[in-house]
Amino acid sequence: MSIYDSLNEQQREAVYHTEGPLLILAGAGSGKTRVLTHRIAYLIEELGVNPWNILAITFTNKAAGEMRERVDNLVGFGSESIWVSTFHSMCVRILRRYIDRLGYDNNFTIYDTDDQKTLMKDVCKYLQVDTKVYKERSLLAAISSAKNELISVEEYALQAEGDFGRKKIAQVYAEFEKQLKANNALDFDDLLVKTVQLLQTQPDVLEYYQNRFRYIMVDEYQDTNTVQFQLVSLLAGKYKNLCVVGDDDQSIYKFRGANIRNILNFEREFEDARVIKLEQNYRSTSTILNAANAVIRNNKGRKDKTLWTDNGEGEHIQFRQFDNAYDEAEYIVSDIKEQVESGRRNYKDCAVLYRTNAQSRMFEEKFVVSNVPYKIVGGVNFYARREIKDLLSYLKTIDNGKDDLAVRRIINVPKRGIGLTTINRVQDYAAEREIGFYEALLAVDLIPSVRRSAGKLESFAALIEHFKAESVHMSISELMDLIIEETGYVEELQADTQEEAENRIENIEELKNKIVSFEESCEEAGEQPTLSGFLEEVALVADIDSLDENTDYVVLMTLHSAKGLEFPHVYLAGLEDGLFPSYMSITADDPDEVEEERRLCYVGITRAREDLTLTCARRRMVRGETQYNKMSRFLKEIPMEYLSTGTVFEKEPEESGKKLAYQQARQAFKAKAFAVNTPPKQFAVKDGAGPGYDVGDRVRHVKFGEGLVTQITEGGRDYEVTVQFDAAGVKKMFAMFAKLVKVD
DNA sequence: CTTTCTATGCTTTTT
DNA sequence: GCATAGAAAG
Repeated sequence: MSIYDSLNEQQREAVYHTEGPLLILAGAGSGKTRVLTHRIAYLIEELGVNPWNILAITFTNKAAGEMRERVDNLVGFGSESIWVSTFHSMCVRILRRYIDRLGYDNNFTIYDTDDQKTLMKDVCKYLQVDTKVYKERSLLAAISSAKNELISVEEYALQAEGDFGRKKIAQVYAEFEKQLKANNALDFDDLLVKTVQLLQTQPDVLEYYQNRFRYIMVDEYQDTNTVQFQLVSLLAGKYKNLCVVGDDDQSIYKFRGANIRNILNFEREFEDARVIKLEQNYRSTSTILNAANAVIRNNKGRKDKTLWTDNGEGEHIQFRQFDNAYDEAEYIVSDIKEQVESGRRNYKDCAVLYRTNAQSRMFEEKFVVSNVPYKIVGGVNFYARREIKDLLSYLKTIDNGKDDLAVRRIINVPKRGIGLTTINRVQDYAAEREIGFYEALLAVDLIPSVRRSAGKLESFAALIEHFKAESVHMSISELMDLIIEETGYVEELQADTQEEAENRIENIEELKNKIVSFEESCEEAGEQPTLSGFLEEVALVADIDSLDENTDYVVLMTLHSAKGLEFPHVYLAGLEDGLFPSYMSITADDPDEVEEERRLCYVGITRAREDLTLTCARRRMVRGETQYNKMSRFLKEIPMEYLSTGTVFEKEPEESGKKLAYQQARQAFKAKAFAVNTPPKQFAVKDGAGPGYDVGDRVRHVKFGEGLVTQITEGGRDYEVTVQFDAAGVKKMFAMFAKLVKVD
């Protein structure tokens, strides 16, 4: 029996079709990751392809790590030389090697959204753009979408001819690019754009990567934008062994430039493309799946397909309407608590999903008072916090003195008595001579206008030079300690009595931990940990990457973050018109906006394996004022037969009124009070068909040695086994190919 | 040059 | 309702 026997017919077809372009239309929960990992295994084991020649692109670092691990479990060895990464980190890797060909230094800095905004402010000031009329945000948005569509500064200017507003944007775009380059910095979009530019202009580089990546796979293809498409086309241009996996129904990143045409027109772009549909869902109960299908059916522009499953009907979908968001959160938290206390679920089996990050706050409060462990994904990025950015700016300055933004950020942090006027004078001097800010600082005695603060500036420059000299023979963590020590950064915080300062110090400790673990993981991989390497990793992590399946906590996140994940019990909160679908999408002229929200709803529903709870509130505080919302139109698209409601479900939406709200509150309250508890459901693994060992048994694995089986879950046609290995730690693997042997 | 007060805008979603 | 940015005062 081979490992491929566990796949269904379509999955197997996708695995065996290795030559030429292939589009896999994979519905939610149809086992696309399994297909991809098996396909890689097949290439290596059966076709003898060198792992080095395989490139797999995923959406997040977490997905990349999981894919590598799963391939590792299948193949056993060689998987470390497969390139599994996100678009962005792949581009950084290529650019670190070759970007000097485009006139940048190879140790360029990556600018995050905050840095972009700061730079944009400078640009607007310099060009005397009225930021009341042209907001930084919208300028950046315009530039970002131009970059995503591969429109250069010159092209943009040409297209803007005759339009005053667009000409202004073109001007800003040009200056913004100029300053980025002067700072030797790239923003997120540039990472992709510059890589495409590099491949287009350097035939030898293109050929090198084309030969290297003979087999390319792209996950979440529905969310690729024009640059990403171009990049993939270039790389696959020679061998055309391109396999893309996607689901047009799960395309939820249009706002980021995702081009749904990339999937709808794949067959046109790549001649002789094979198209395979995966329509069997292995994840959810038929009730959940039917509800999801009923919702998504309302969208017009989609490839026709209907997911089916031979999983059982399962439980009804729970629906509850509450008077306000407070009650909603309380219900969800107490429901989770009840489930866990009854032994039916672990905390980590439950996820709370919502449309906007702002909704997390209420849940957080409730989780804290109820003493339920939780983790919020998203919101303010750890690396975007002030203290972290400050310290990283020191590292950036030491690493790449050309990054003016970083230098200016820290020149007076902690306070050194260097004020804005001084900084501006240095800036003007530097701009005049077209040199960097830091460069100007090194020769401060040549700047006549700042003679009075020259001493302070000089000692700052000397401090940085000192760090630079020390950094040569120091590890990153030692350097960080030195910076904290000599600048007195933490000392200053300690003097602050406010509670906030304590948090800041904790965050700094956390940063130090992250540096140490970066150094450790580099050494494990046999690489020298570099400062640039650390800064780059930090710039490209998403919060979702820190999600850990082994810790028992409830996960809270936005629907966007939840893509690609699954949970036994999903709570979908805030199902109200105006919140989800968002107010913006309802009022937009383009009906496709609501369709995108509907896809988001589809993604949310299909995250659930066994239980789904939908909730909404009549009244909600938004931006300091109370809003009265109708329940979401998406709710009404779910047939009643799948729902179990605690309240009277109103078919006809009525005008909001205080009296009605009050009545509904009463109903909601009654529903809560008299809600019947459904008996715990057994999710049984069929008797006699087990993998030959049980939880608690000791087993042996070819590569990982002996270990203890801690969990067995039924997934699709196979069993997913979790083993605590004596030497290799905890691993999850499929029984079919892990070939575990019971040890007596 | 630093601190404190006031006004403004924001909430869609993220690598 | 909060965070941030800019103005005013010290």
